[in-house]
Amino acid sequence: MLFGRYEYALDGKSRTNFPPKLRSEMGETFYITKWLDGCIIGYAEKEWNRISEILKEKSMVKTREIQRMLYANATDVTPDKQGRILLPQYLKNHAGITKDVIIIGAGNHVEIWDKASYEEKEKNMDFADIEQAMEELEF
Amino acid sequence: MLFGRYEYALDGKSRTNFPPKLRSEMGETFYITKWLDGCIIGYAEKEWNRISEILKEKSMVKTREIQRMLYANATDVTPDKQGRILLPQYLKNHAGITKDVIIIGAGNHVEIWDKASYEEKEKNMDFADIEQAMEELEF
DNA sequence: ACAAAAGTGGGTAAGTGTGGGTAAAAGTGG
DNA sequence: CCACTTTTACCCACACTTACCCACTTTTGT
Repeated sequence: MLFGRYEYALDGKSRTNFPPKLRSEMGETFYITKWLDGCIIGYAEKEWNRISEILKEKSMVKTREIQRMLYANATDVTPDKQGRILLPQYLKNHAGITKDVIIIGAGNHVEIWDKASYEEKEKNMDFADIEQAMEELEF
Repeated sequence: MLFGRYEYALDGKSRTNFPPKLRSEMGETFYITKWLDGCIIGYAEKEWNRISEILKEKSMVKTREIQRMLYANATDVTPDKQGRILLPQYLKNHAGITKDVIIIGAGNHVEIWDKASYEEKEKNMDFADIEQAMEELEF
């Protein structure tokens, strides 16, 4: 189970650290791609394959847009010996990342955020909405 | 699985690079042809044959238009030693390619776009639609 | 307080992207 | 069918980016 919140800064070569506590569960190489809410999502290989299987079974026409978003923006990353990863430019643009980064574990995936965007999101988080969603799920 | 997004520029001889990460999966020679949404689609030989088989089984009347679009505009391409391919003029016209090119991997195929067209498409991509589609797929 | 782990900086070699020369192939007109 | 022009294929070159490795400082855990 992936969890926790970690803060890093891009270094001069535009690399960002990846949380040691999440590395073993993410495996040596994992996949990152665009996600909703202006963040980057990361899946371990196994989880990525599971999603691919789901999409493969569905109609091409229906999933075309989803596939394009997920696959077209995906890249595989392998942390270096110090555990850093390099984010491609288009993903940094998508997430608005310039320097400070927040990486969170969120169950079956990780999310990579620009620090300011995340804090903004956090500030606007509506507990009432969450409560309602939980109620609907009979949580 | 083909994935990733890659940006190149046509050089003076109108060649474009083809992403190293996609080359092995596409094979030495692959097929490109016209596709919907104003882009060029590329299939590895195996996938191309699979699609041909599917079309062969279907009624000629129904698939006539599809076949015409796919086959008439198809060409086989072989990256040179540096991994570049040459796009025929009619496909460049179809996709509106003049200089900057974006190549994406999208599961079972690749797509070749004019950079500006792609970014326009990307900008108009409605995340709400995607979210809904994903929900329907119980994603 | 000490040792281990984590975070950051940076050098070097390999890989990637682009330009261009020359030879082969294809297209065109007589 | 041949000569000429244009296009394409193949090779060499080089700048730039990325991957890999080593080093040092800071933080964490005991």
